[in-house]
This record gives sequence, structure tokens and C-alpha cells, in this order.
Amino acid sequence: MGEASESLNFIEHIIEEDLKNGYSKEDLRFRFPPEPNGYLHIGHASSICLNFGLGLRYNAPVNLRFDDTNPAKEEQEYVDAIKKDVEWLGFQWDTERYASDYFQQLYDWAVDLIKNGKAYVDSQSSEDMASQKGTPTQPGIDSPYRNRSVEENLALFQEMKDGKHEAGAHVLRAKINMSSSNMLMRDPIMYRVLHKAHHRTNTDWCIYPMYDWTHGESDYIEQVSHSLCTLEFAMHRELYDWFLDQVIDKSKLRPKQREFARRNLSHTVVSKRKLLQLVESGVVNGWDDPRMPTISGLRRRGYTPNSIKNFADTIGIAKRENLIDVSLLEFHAREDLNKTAPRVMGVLNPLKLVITNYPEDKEEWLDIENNPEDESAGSRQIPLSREIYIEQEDFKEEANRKFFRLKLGGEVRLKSGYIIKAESCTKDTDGNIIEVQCTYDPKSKSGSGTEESLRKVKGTLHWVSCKHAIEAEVRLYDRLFTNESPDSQKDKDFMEFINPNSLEVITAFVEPSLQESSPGDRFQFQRMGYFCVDSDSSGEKLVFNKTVGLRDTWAKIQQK
RNA sequence: UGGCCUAUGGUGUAAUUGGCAACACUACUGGUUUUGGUCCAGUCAUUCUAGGUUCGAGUCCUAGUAGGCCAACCA
Repeated sequence: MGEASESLNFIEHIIEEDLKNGYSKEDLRFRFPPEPNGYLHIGHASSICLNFGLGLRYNAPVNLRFDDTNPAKEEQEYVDAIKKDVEWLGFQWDTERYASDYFQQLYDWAVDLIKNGKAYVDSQSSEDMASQKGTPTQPGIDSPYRNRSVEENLALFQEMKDGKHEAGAHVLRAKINMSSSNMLMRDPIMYRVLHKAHHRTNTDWCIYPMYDWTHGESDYIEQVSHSLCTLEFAMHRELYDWFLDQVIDKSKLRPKQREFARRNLSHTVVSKRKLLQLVESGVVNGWDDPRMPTISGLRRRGYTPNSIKNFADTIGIAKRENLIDVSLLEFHAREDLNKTAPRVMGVLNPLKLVITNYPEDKEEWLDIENNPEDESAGSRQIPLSREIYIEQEDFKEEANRKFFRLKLGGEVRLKSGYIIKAESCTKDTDGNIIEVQCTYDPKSKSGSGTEESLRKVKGTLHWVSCKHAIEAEVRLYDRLFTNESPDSQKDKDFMEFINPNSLEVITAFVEPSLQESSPGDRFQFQRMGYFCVDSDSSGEKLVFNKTVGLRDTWAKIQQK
């Protein structure tokens, strides 16, 4: 596949530069390193596309590595969900790894560090250690335990490992520099005691390594060439390199960490912690609620893997702050679905329409194309009878010239059917229109080739035959937050911006062919938008999620 | 008061490394259309500011300004 444009992002420039300076292409290796403490979201999708995209571009292996060093938060459920999401996006990892695979190696290296006087056991409370840490503008002070003997450190660390100490009693710290301008270099913790079962190693360990000690060494073990992470880890790079220096064998490849800005999406939050909060507070119905910006939520909403990958490619990768408008994500959904989603008829807000000159007992099946964008999609038949449903907003008693739809005395075409003319309408006692009476021109049948069928009328309506229609639940979604950047408002919690109307459930009428649909199927409801069969759907009761509406020029005209 | 990072249309990303600021989205104009969809054509920028180097600066230099990040036994 030739890229239309050959513009490179800054990460690719770095790799190209490395290649130019003697790096062998065979040495390139990447990794996607999620922590299994939540579901993946659209921001992760961007990172997945970056890392796996690099793998594809350079024909290099990409590992899926679970950063599972904190059994207090991590669960197998998340591991499974993450694997499913990456696979669904269409990527294949080289090997499945776990940081926990390296616990023994990490431990052995830690012992080496102690022997080399590069690490020590600190036996203070976390409060005491925090108070000694200093501030960004003031240096910290040394721990009273900083100069313990190697023998004592070794013995204590062994006891920690053997479970002889309570959580919090001791930690292993790297001995670096308590007055570094980088707070992370002020003797960072490498290990803490934690009497918690781990989802993979169970109770084998009661000390667990910290992120900084684990991540770079894991990259080194896997011989990852370029370790890409988000900007908030930029300050960690110095420590990443320091830890690497302690164990590196010069004959092996030295991984390098580079940082990119996380992608923020408007009108939502992209943070596992905040998404968890939405789930636990019941604002949404789970991680895969179609309103969630999680990969599983987008999948259930009806997004395709392609739409998400194209989105990620389009927004690219850089180092500056950003807030990507959700309309760009929606564009990619439409773009992909337009080419692939079969068109069907579905009336969301039904208004009954009677064709008074259409025989009472007559019904006919009309040919209709499945997708005008895809000839090979073929056609199907839909039933017409004397009584049909049209969309409420498609009829007005009177309207100006800009209204192309049905009005009294006006004509309109029923999609793939006949031209009808509105003669009269019926209202209830409140003045609401409850029925429209029309006549049709029997010679105007679509595709019949008659002079009448070739007549141009301005409007075309979608419709379904009353007696053939099937009822379906349709879930309409709106943005989850009313603010475009809910979590960056000063003095306001993001929960204050929740849109109370983000979900609307209605009963619609859809064409009978949809009876055969199954969960995950995606359709375009003609003139309305893209819809996806929900996992709650069954033969008894069809349930559709609205993925995204069609572009609506008419709505814009009305606004003026 | 310290350190690190970043500034290009309303939004996101480019710019052959000093040579006509490009692509996509959004918005707005028109055209086509049996989806007010799709498709097609067009419009929308003092590259944060001020100086400097240069025939030539988004790119290099100097000084500012603005924003983000950094003190969890989280990752």
C-alpha cells in the first residue's frame, strides 16, 4: 500500500535518523504496554496504531506487554478485554508478555544493585520519606538508612521477599541523588512489600517492583528498540536511562524512551481513572456503554476498526497539547460506513400515511438497491401497502419553498416507490397531526421507465409499510459531556458537566428484512444515520444503537 | 524562586531540514443527486511577541510571553 503522502511524524524521523546512523532495520522492535487495570480507550487506540503501525511500516515485531506490577489494581478480566480490543482493531502482536514474567530477573538485578552500593533498604514511613524528598526548588535530605551496610541491606531485602515484613515496613530504594533537580532521581523506590495475590504469579511474591524499575528493564529484556510513551513520562527518562546503565550489557541493544502527547477528544474524558468513575457511579452502564470513548464502547456503538485506525492516522502524533474535535471521529465513522453499510428503511418517529387510491388489499414488493456506493451489494425487495409510516418531521401542512418534503398539495417520492401527493391530514384534539391522506400516481413507479416515473420531484422520503413493519428499540446517543473539555475546567469537577440527555430510547418501525439481523450488524437507516444492532438485541426484540447521524444540511438551514 | 517540554487557520497534523505555508476535519458558497447522504468545485493564516543573521526565516540566534508536566510504597 503506498501512502499518498510521505510526511513523517517526529517518531518516524527519529527512527529514520537511527537507521541512517547505523541502526539495523532488523533491530527495530516495539511494544504496546498497557496496565491491566481498566479498559482501553480511544487514546490507547492512538498508541496502538502508533506502535503497531511502526511495526507494519518497518516490518518489525511488536510485543503486547502487560505492565502488571501492581496486584492491588490489576485483574485478569482487563487482560482479556485488552487482548480482545487489540485483536479487534486488526493488529497482531509478536509475543504476549507480562512484566511479571521478569520478576525473578528484576529481583536478581536488584540484588546486584545492592551489592554495588546502588540500592538500599529504607525502613521509614512513607510520610517521613516524603518530607525528606524536598520540593522542586529545594533539595531533599538523605534517609538515615541510606548508608546501611551491604550485608544488612541484603538480609533485609531477602526478608522482605520471604514475607517476613508487613506492607509498608520497608522499601528498596535506588541510591542516586537526593538533591537532583529531577524529583524522580531523589532515591526512587524500586520495591515495596505487598501481601496481595497477583493475577499471574499468585502469592509467589510479596514484594513488587515499581514502574520505573520495571519498565525500562522489561524493554531491555525484550530488546525493544524504541519505547514510546506519553509526555508525562518525559521526566522519567533520566531514571529509565540510569536503571538501564546499571544492568546493560554493551553488546546488546539499548532501548530508548521517547515521549509523545496524549490525544484528548472533545466532549469526553480520556483517563482510565475517570472512566472507571463513570462506570462505578452508574452514569453509564459499563465499560462498553456506547457512550464511552472506550474501544469496547465504540465497537458496541457501531464504529468499525477501520474508522478508528483512519482517525488515529489522521490526527497523527506530536508533542503539543491538543483537543481533537469529536466531529473528526464521527467523520471517519461516516466515511467508512458509507462505503460498507447496507441501506435500509427505518422510521424513528412514525406518522401514519394512508394512500387513499391504493387498493385496500393490495401489497407489492419493490426493488431497492442495498448500497448505491457499492454496486456489488445488490438489491432486495421491500413491501408497500396502502398504509405506511413516514417520519413526523417529513410532513407539514404548509411550508416555504425550501422545505423539500411533503406538504398539503405537494408531491414527494417514496424512495424506490411512487410519487405521492398530500391531500389532507387528520389531527387529534390537541391539534397534533396523527394521519396524512395522500394519493399516488400508479404510473410513477421507480424503475418502471415510464414518463411519469422519470418526473423529477424535489423530495424523496423513506417509509415502511405499516402492516409489514417491525418494532424495534432504538437508542439515540448524545455527547456524554456538555463541555468540550470537561476535565480541564478550573475549580470544577468533570462530573458536573455530564449531559443528562446523553441517552434517549425510542421505539421505531423498521423494514421486515431486519428481522434477520444479528448483533454487531451495521446499517444505514436511509436519510437518518448509521445504526448498529446491539448485543441486547434478539429475535424477540430488535435493539439498535445509533452510531452517528448522516450529515444534516437541512438541520443547518432550519437553524438560520 | 528550580527543572523538563511545547507554541503553525476554529480543530488536528505537515512543510524536501534556510527556498511559493500543504493535507484532513469543521464552517460557509455553488453544482450533481430517487438519501437535504455520497460525490465534485470553491472560500477561510501577519506561522505566540520583539529584535537579529541572511538575497531569502515557520525553520537559525537573542530576549520575552503563554500553556503543559514534575514532590503516589500508581502506571
